[in-house]
Amino acid sequence: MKNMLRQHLVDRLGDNTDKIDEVISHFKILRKKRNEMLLNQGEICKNVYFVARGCLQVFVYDAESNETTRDIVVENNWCSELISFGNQTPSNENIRTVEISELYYIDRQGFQKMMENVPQFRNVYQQILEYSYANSVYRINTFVALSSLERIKWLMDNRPGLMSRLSGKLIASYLGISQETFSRLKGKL
Amino acid sequence: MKNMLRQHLVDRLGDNTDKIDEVISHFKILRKKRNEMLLNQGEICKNVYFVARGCLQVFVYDAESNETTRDIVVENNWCSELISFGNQTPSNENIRTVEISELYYIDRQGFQKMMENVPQFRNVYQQILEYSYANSVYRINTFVALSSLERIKWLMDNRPGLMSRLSGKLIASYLGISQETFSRLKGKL
DNA sequence: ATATTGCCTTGACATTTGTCACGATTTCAG
DNA sequence: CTGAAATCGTGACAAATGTCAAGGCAATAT
Repeated sequence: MKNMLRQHLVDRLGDNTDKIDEVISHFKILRKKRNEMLLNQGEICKNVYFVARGCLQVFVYDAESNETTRDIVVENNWCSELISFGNQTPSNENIRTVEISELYYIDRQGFQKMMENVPQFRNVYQQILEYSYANSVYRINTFVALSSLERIKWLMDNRPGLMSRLSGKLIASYLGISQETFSRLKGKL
Repeated sequence: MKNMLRQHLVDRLGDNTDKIDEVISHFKILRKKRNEMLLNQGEICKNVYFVARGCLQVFVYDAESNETTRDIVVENNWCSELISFGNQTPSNENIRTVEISELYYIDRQGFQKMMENVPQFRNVYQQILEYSYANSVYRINTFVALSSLERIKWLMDNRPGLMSRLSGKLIASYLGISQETFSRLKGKL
């Protein structure tokens, strides 16, 4: 399955076998079951993860310790708490698996070495950042502008497959509504 | 007032007069009154703006053409629609002044030249991106996790001065609530 | 200076959403 | 395979928020 990562990098760094091998050599594999924590808030985020298989949830707790989900990351995507990772400050967010997952991760030391030694890797980081940012902007505009029902439609259009793949509870926490409201509104489509 | 920009760059690029002068030479000044558009959705975003004085609003229209504000940018900060600017794709967002403003802007050609010629300028871009991203993440978590009243408190804590400086209408559209609810909840503090 | 425009607040009411409760079904672990 | 736990849909009611309307005040332009 490390081919997933290789292909992902080839698509972005170009087909330069030496460089690709050097980059890949810094990644280690991690296999996880469902509901295993990768990061707890307050900890410093040590790794950047590439999801080869499975699904991760990035979330925070509100005052009543309900979970609210900022991001859902599926295979062939990157996941980290970049702010904590970049500044080595405590994370405000939690990350955990919601499915059996196969991950490849790079730690900060390896990451920095790559940033210095492989100019194209800087571009990969910049792309991760730009992609994450674009995602966030979409999500904010979705939240501020749309009603609950419209958000559900938005999810179906923009992240097809997610609704049938994940629990209603998780989807609802991603949309910022209660499970019950989600269940009811779904029926109206 | 170009000193604002110079100081901002010195703080980030280091005190290298030659480089700073080269970078600054690519910026032009722009003075705007209140309520002037800098970018309309559908257009390609041509510039990155540095706000030396005044205040900008980044917003979208919902289905009923109400404005919903994704970001409010005050002096000593950068503003652009980075996704449109970076990919030269049509913008989903609008930008306009909400106060008399003094801006310095760099166009895409100048920006790219700086990215190639001045390595530290890449770092500035990366910092803008990281900062914008961190901002967005905060905002999403605020939105998903907090009630309207809590969002108002969040705004007072995290962006002090904004509430007294701007109209309730604008603040409400930034918080994703109606003017009336904003007015009522404010009273309960 | 004055007219105009926009802004803020408040009331009344409609709508949306949340909360609690319950039973039916599905999923999961031992 | 089987019991325990989680999930899902639904009803009843409470709470939060939006919408419409109106009046007073402040800012702005001519």
